[in-house]
Amino acid sequence: MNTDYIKTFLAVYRSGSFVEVAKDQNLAPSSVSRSISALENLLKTRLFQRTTRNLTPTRAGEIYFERIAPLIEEMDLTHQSLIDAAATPSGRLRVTASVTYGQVVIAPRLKLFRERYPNIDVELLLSDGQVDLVNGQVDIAIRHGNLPDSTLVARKLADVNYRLVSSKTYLEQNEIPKSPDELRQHELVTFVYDNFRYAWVFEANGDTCTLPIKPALTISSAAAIRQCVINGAGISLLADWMIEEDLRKGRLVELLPDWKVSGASSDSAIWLVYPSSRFIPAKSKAFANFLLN
Amino acid sequence: MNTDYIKTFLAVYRSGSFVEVAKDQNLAPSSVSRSISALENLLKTRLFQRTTRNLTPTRAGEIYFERIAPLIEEMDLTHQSLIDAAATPSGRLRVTASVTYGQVVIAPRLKLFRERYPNIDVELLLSDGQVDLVNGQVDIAIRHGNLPDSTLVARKLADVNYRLVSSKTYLEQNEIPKSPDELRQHELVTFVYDNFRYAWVFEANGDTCTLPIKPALTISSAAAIRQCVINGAGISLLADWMIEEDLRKGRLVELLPDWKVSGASSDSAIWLVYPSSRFIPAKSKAFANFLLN
DNA sequence: TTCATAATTGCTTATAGCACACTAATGAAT
DNA sequence: ATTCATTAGTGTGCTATAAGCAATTATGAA
Repeated sequence: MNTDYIKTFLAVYRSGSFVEVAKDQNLAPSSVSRSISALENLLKTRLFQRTTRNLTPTRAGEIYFERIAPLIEEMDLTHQSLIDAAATPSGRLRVTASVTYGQVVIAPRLKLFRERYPNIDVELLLSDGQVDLVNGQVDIAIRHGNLPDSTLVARKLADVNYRLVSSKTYLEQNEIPKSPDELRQHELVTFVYDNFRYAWVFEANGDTCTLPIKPALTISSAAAIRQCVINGAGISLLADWMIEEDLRKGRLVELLPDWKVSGASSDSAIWLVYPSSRFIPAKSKAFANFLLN
Repeated sequence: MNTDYIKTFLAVYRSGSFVEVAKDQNLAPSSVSRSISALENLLKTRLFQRTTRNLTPTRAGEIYFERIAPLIEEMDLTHQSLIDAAATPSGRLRVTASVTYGQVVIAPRLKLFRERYPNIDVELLLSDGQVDLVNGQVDIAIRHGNLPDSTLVARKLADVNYRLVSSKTYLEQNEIPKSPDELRQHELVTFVYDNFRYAWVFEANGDTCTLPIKPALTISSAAAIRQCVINGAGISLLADWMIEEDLRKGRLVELLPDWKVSGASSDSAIWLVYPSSRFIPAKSKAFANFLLN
């Protein structure tokens, strides 16, 4: 069943002429004629009694019009409302991110986002485990490291640069390292992941130098590492987004700022991941663009 | 918009599997996939979040289902009820016939028709003028003579034979004619129409004889002619269907029964005419078949 | 009766829909 | 972890459907 047939029926019923409907809808009159005929064949009932000069609905045609017109209208409304909903950003947006990134980067920006898009209710799910994008009813996930899943669509939110940091108090009690090599004599705090726990990579003026490390503390949470370092536990490698404020407020101090430093695999970044490629809801786009600016 | 797409969407929503729906509806799974995709493109909204193992409706899909399912159901009901109405004889049947034929032939049979088809309400419009079949909302017309209208569809209800009749009292006062020729000396009563007023045609054993007549009375109504003849006004030519009962009850007597007699143009009949060719409602068919038996 | 216009029908072309074969993905079982 | 079975998605070719154009028929009005 094609509702276009029904729509031409409704138009013919209202205008009382095949030709007029054909003009209105940019169709050949023959198409209108055939549409009506097709409907009549389907219903096994004549809907209009017609000569070339006269077009009157049959009783069946009247009944059909009465019953079908509101249904078609309601259907169009339903469709249009879905299309509109896809076009204007609104509804509930579920965002997932790691606990730390959520607290440090996302949460502080949510107030401004709400001011800009008051129709989008944000639900922020902070979890360091993998959240299932497909079934978890999540609209956007923020992921660290390299692209996690090939079927999903990702946009790079930011490159991550690591900085060698320590607290003032630690530096007051220890010698300030002047080169990577000198770090060997220091209390090093590191992440448990393989990329970080065995070696750090330093780069400056085209020179690359890999420093095998023997960590004093190995911790699974970046936030905990940060806390330890602030408390003077030693020197660590932390992502720039996490310690920006700490540096500004002097809670942490950057060491060897002339060296670019990273874990063993250096190409880490923050990714913004959508669960499906084709239909990205307007609310998701709005949030993504907001974070990218 | 094709409602088949929506119907496959509904089926997928309910069953939760493309393949199952494909089997149910004898489609290739790829067709189901494409149907859903087409709908999604139309709505610019993803309706299902799917992997090869997992199919869950999105929020939009749920909303769409809630709103569209009752509409589709209602639409199907509407269509089916029209189809059913066309299949089972019921409703109001408007029949038109000449005043005399209606009174004499149709009306006496209506009681039996009602008993057989209690769901058909009959409206019998008796008129000697032409009733417009197309706009007059008439379902069946009964017409005399030759086919009146080429676009309409007609079935022959009965051949009409004419009989030469008179009343007993008239025959007691006059000589009984033994041959057509002897009619010249009688009081002849005739219809105004040209076919009848100038000559009557007699036929027997292959012989044809045209008798020019000089009518004593010329009347425009067959019923009035009949009444006059019953009252002894003379001899006339009347259609068999009109005088059958009169002959049985002796109110009229047939003359020259061995001769087949008619007006100038002999091929008259009673026709049953439908206003349109293609869709003959069940009620009309029922009435037509009833009259033909 | 003629005329102009409306519906219809035949014919041709363009589009859409379908099945088939194949690929990719993924959850479960081993 | 790896294999396996099953399921969604894609490319391709064929067929059915729908659209326009042109010609035909019909009919109400002048």
